[in-house]
Amino acid sequence: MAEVIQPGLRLTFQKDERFFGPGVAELLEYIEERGSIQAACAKMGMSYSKGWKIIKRAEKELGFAFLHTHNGGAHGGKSELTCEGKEFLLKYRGMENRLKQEMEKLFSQYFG
Amino acid sequence: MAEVIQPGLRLTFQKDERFFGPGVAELLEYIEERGSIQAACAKMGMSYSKGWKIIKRAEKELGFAFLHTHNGGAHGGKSELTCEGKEFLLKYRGMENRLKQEMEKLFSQYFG
DNA sequence: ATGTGATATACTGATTATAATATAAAAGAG
DNA sequence: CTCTTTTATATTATAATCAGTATATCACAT
Repeated sequence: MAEVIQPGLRLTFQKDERFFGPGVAELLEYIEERGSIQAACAKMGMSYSKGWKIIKRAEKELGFAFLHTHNGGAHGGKSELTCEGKEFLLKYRGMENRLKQEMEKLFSQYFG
Repeated sequence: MAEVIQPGLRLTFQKDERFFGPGVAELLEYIEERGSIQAACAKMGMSYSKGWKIIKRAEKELGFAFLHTHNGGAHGGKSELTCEGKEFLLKYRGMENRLKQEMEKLFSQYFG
């Protein structure tokens, strides 16, 4: 039980709708780690259909694919991040980290 | 129809649970402006019960009151921000603004 | 005294979001 | 070729949110 106030932030991207945030980012990282949408969703306690949908939405809005997917084959299929996907993810995390640092600084400045 | 990607952020505060964010902040500002929880909720298209609950939760977690409320009387009642409430709100908005500036800067730096 | 409109709080119903399920397709391994 | 496991997608069930409703209280104005 956190007994002290803690600041938190959610960085999102939107066009016509919000299509990217910490949830998709985490999911994509797990996909990179495990090579499968299925396994990544399981690890996050998220249903496959939900995971698939939020990735598709992000891809549609961004206009490029996050994943190379293959179905069938030895282990049923696999998914891996595209080059552009990796790059976008890295930039998101980079920006998010810098922003969180700033948040901590500002928090102690305003509320410390 | 926003044809270009736009970053957005939500700054929240939490202890055992999230108790403060842009929603409560906006609501409190409308209360200050209109002198009534009822009117403020209406302006936001939010039910009174919801508005009342999120304010109560924030007050409980923070340990001080946001509002001086009076019921009865000529116009049925009114609510106004406490001194501590105003101060907290100002600090939240101040911090949020600074963070948004930083977000814009980082966004053009990372994605510009 | 009574009417009025807002606070205060609990409860119920509707909406929304999400999980769960179902079905098809795919292709390498045995 | 069939089996396996995942992708792909739609549909259905369930859970979480939230609006709406109900009831009580309050104190000033008429």
